[in-house]
Amino acid sequence: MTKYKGTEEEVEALNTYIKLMRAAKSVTDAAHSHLTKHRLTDTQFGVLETLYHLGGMCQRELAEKNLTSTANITTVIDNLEKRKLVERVRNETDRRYITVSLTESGKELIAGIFPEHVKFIVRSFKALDKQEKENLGEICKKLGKSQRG
Amino acid sequence: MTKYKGTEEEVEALNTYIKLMRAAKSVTDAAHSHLTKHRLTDTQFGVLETLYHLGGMCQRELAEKNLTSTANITTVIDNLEKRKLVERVRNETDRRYITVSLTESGKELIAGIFPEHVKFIVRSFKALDKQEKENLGEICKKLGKSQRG
DNA sequence: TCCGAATAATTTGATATCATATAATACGAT
DNA sequence: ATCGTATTATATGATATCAAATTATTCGGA
Repeated sequence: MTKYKGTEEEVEALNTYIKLMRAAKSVTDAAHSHLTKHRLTDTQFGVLETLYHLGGMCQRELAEKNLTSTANITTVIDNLEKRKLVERVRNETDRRYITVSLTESGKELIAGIFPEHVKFIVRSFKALDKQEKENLGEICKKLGKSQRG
Repeated sequence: MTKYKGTEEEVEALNTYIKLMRAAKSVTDAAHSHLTKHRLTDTQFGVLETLYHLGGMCQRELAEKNLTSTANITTVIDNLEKRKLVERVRNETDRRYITVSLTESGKELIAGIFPEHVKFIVRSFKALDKQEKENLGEICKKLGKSQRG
């Protein structure tokens, strides 16, 4: 019931935190909306995009690039595989690895969706001028890096 | 397999987007880690915090303040109620509403955790100076607002 | 007064996500 | 050569989250 009374630094950090979270969420939601039409979740889209731009790779690598766990990637790939958008090939040299890659229809799907996705992102950032985007990017990069230090 | 070739504006937007997402995620993860100790998820914590600082309110309002749906709030409250951290009281004037509020033990829990949470947030933003935090906040606010226009 | 629109909460079914545990495989040091 | 450790993927159980439909209730206009 009582408003939080903190030091100046605490209040600054909390306020910045809240704004960062809300901005990230509203941009995600906007970008997300058009994926629904193709029955794709954000992570499914992320995986397809990664495979599209970087080619086939193992699940651990997909997990890293998409900021999620290998456990999660397993189910995401399961679902994409059911729809025949990706395929798994066991690596014969080191059988621990599975190379995941796009099928033809997966390639077609992502090739069709990606430009649309870009348009949504561009539109999301329309309110910011070049300088603001640059600032935002710089500060976010610094912030992100500092978490692992 | 081919790197995306876009206009300057597209590349700027995509790069900023990626950095924003990564920063948001790494800050969330850091803040999240200490909640696990108390068996609280981010949204559960958010709900407790909202109730702690603003007092009891209905589920729709909780959903709005925590950027989620009423369907989701239902299950979150279900789980908090099982642990007797919150309680539901049907509004007798308008029986569509339920007022959710903290129990004594819920109050104790959040009172104990919140200062710790603040410390984590402050630490997360340590790498940024006052000016950078201000900039980040401003730009995020502008960005967030622009999504609903 | 009554009927239809609006609102609050819930349910359902699907997927995501995490933590934890486990299985299979590879590899390095002794 | 083998034993222990590291690595990759999977399984499991719990919760989050959404979309869409449903229920209960209120309220305003005909």
